[in-house]
Amino acid sequence: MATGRTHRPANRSRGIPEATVARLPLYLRALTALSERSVPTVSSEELATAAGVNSAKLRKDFSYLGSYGTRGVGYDVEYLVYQISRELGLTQDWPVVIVGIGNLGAALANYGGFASRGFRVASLIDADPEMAGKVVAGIEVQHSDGLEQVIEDNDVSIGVIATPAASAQPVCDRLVAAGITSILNFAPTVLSVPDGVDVRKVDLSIELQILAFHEQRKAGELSDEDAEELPQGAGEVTASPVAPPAASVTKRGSGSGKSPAGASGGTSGRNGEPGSDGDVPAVMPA
Amino acid sequence: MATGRTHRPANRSRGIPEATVARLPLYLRALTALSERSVPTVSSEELATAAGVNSAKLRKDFSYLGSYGTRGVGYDVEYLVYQISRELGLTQDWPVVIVGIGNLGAALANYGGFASRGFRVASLIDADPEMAGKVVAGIEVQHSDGLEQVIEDNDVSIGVIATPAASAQPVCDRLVAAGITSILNFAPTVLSVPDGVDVRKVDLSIELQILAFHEQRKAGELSDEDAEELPQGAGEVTASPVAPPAASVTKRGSGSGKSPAGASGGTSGRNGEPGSDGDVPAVMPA
DNA sequence: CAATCTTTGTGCACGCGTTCACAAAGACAT
DNA sequence: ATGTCTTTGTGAACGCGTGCACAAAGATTG
Repeated sequence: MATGRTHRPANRSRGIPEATVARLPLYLRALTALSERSVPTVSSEELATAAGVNSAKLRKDFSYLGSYGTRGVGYDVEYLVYQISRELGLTQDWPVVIVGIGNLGAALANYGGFASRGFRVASLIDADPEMAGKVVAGIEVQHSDGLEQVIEDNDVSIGVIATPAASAQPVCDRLVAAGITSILNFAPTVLSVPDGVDVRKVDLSIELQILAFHEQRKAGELSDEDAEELPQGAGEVTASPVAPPAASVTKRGSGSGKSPAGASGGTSGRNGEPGSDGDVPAVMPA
Repeated sequence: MATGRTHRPANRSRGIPEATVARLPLYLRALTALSERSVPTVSSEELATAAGVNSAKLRKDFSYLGSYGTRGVGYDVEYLVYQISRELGLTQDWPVVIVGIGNLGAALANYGGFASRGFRVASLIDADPEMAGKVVAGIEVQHSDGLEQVIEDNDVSIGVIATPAASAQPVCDRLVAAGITSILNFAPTVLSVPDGVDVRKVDLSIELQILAFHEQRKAGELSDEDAEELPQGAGEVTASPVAPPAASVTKRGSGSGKSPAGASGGTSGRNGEPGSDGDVPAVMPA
């Protein structure tokens, strides 16, 4: 799943909990599928299964929207599709700009799930003059210079950042200055934005790292409960069973277990640019 | 089944909360950046700012890993980088396979953040025979036929699904059968997997929809608190202020407000395949 | 019209995650 | 060695989200 949601100190907009909002698109997708199969009604149980959630949770979620079900029968699919769409604001047209047309930007531009949900790609923007004029997903890529103009002309309020990490904040600043109030950030950086601007972050690398954590745990459990485990450090929560933090120790990593792949004390030295950290999509392949 | 702590389908591995795990990559990134700038130590306050979180939260998170800080000074950057890397399992090599080399798959293959975190792309798989042999990100794309072999040969335990929605579940099944135990799913589908297999989902469209929700709310708040709003339904939580669910009504959506952009009762009719719903990356552009 | 059956909507309790606030720990100065 | 100052580590309180379990509501049948 994706991370994100920056500002919004007190969510609870006007009743609908944030967690519920995050699930509405899930329900909507399941409902749309049912709609296409011309299924007239669904029970909370069926729909919950289709959406991969608990039926009680689903009912409670819907209860925040209002009572749109019929007891003894279930929910009217078409009606519910409309209600959720409206609640999410998908019954109106949302022009979006995508900045950074690398591999990822191109993937996003081609993503069918956008158009079918009311999102319209108003413009593709790239800083590389070489990219300008090229057609991606049927849309001509524009140079960054025209960013502000495009946003104004199309009344764009949602921006997608798919640039390298280094460019993300500057791009973000320009977007905000131009009037963008919602940003979907794919660059591996923490964006700082003024109040009133929503930022959601999707980080490809983070998800993998979380998987790796669980994977490692699974591997450790299956083999031996806690055999000769190198100092794992996860045993007790109170004291530190590993090694006392003897301050200024530097090259600690290389002495332990396997070969540090490149994440421990050595990510530097690979990338030329300092601070580039986890890089990014980069440019187009061809 | 009730054998102490063996199975642990839920989170709570052995102390580290799931929420904390999800933030560790964030800290790691910030720390890596500091490391590259040769900063020796950081306070929880500084690091928290860099990672975009609360300092108290950060300290508590670290406390689950052990006491790696020095009071009055802060945390040793290099040491902490190593500890977090080890905790996440990034000190070892994680071969991954990416299935579905469309725009998104290509973007993932090129994503620098993987390699620099110990993830190694063992193979790129695509079902399209046309793709086989093409080189993406320096790796030759293989046809799906070789999927099982690749997984076995490289001892792959993590798979990334970037296929169209329709193919996701079949691919998932094959991955699981071949021994994959962690899956990162980019296809807009709910995958069903046996116990013991972790699935994380990244949904590009859902994030945008969540943004749209907040964007809509902002727009509604700024203009008029609750002026002539079409039946919004979000006002009261108890009763349904919209329209009573008069059971078997079908084409309810089209009669109400503005022109449904395409999400309500009209997503069908566009895609040829039934049930395709929010489509997917599709194939390579060039 | 009454009885039965299905499914919703929700009150309630529980657990996780977040945040506050402070004592303990150590660095540093004198 | 003692005192001061900084920053960690964590106990405790609070709030949100989840899931249970059940009463209410309506369909349906006889």
